[in-house]
Amino acid sequence: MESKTAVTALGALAHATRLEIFRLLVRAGAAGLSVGKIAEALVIEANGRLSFHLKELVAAGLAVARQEGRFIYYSTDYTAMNELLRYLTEDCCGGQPCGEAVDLCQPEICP
Amino acid sequence: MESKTAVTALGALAHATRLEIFRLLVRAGAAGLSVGKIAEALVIEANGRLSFHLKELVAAGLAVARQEGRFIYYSTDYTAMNELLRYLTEDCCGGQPCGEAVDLCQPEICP
DNA sequence: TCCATATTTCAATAATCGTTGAAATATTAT
DNA sequence: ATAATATTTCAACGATTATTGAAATATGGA
Repeated sequence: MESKTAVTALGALAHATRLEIFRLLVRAGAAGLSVGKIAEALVIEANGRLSFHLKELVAAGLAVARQEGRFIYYSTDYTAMNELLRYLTEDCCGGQPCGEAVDLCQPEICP
Repeated sequence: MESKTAVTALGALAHATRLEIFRLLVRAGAAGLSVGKIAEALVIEANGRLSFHLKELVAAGLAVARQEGRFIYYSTDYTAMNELLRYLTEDCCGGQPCGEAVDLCQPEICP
């Protein structure tokens, strides 16, 4: 992962609303949630601002959007998430055995 | 961890220089590095800006500073780092078994 | 004490980011 | 086609964050 990519992703997460959206999507799993459901869960309005925040998460590579009927479902890009976490912790303590940067979330093995 | 704390930490990391400082400190382990060594490793100047960035990392709780003689050593707060990573991945996939938010770095068990 | 090294503080300016509200687009049902 | 629901786009303004350079502080050695 490039530094610039990580900075963009971290910048996207460094915002109260976007961070909670991200965490909500992480919890939601691979199926994701529609914009309306996201707004409902976070008790905010499904307006232009939410739309903008979701776009930021997608632009940062942390989420993906897919259209289904008249709904748009957003979901976490778990690969990107794990890459970011690995980038942050890479070669921890000079590579000494003190914990490993495992994949924190592997939705492919979810039931 | 509170949302606000996480936003502050992520904001501190969402900057190219600070992110590389953080990663350098993660690699350096609990002993940390002096400001001069950090500047040397990243090929930047040990000036007011570096000082500012280091202060930001400390203010965000991601690093700690300790004075030793005329040097100031900065090191990662691994507990804060792990808390942040856990906050980001909490209850992944609705809590289904798909990877666990283990401590990524445990400097207390480093040689 | 005086000097060199190490690091920080401060103020001004430039750049980026966030919010608001209204209008626009897209999809589905009647 | 019309209406209803779902979501996005845009522009203007205000707020926050970054950079620069110079001066200030602190520590240890000669």
